[in-house]
Amino acid sequence: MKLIQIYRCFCDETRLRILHLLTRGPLCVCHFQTVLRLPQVAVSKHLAYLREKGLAVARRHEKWMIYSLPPRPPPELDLQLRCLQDCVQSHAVFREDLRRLRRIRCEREGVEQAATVKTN
Amino acid sequence: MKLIQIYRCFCDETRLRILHLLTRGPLCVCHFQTVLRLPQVAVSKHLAYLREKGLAVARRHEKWMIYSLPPRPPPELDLQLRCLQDCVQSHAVFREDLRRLRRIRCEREGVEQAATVKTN
DNA sequence: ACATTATATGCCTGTTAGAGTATATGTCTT
DNA sequence: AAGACATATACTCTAACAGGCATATAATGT
Repeated sequence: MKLIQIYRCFCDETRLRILHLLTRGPLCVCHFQTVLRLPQVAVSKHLAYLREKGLAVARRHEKWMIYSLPPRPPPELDLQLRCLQDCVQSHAVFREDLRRLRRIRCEREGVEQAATVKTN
Repeated sequence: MKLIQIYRCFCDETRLRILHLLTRGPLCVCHFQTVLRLPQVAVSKHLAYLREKGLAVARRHEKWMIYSLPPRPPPELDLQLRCLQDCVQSHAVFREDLRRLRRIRCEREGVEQAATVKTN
């Protein structure tokens, strides 16, 4: 992986937010939409960009496309993502993203519990 | 300083090489030219870009413009530059730049010694 | 004053990329 | 098969930017 490619991916705020979220785990497109509060097409295109450059991988799960960081990312990407984590601490946008991410996770757990209850 | 601005500066190879050299100390434009093996206008324009974004500062010394990293850079930049150092280890271009940089430093010392001898 | 050296800037060109709108594709439900 | 939902892609428009060439500016030496 070329270092420059990584930096090119990092130099857009939306992509930075996406990558930041991905470091917390896989996520589907519609969840990106609600966390980032951006139109579907914007999210989708940036995810495609990251996919093309190898900074994200996608798999389908029923109706949803689940995006995640590549399994065993090259060391450069790993270093950069760690560095991003450090730099991001002081920026409100990213903290708010995490807040909304947590809300989604809670909802989902709720749903899953409900589902479990139903199937029981 | 905006994180995105930093990444935008980092997403061009020439600028990356310039920044990498700057972490080793101040340098004048003509030395960048010989180390990077790039035409004057390319070097000058990328330096201007870095200056505008606050990733480099310039001062004049006689005929020469000496560029350096900003004094007391913000923590984000500092982190990024360290990360760059780490990432760059494996890339030949950057190592060769350092090789040529060392050659220049030697020549310069030679000149300075000669100058000292003369003035004695 | 003039030439030389070091650097910066303006203009032109091709490329890339981001935003928006519309539309296509794929999957699931009924 | 039809409709709803989730996601991707094509198209257009605009702005940023990188490379090349010519030229401007600034300091220095004669």
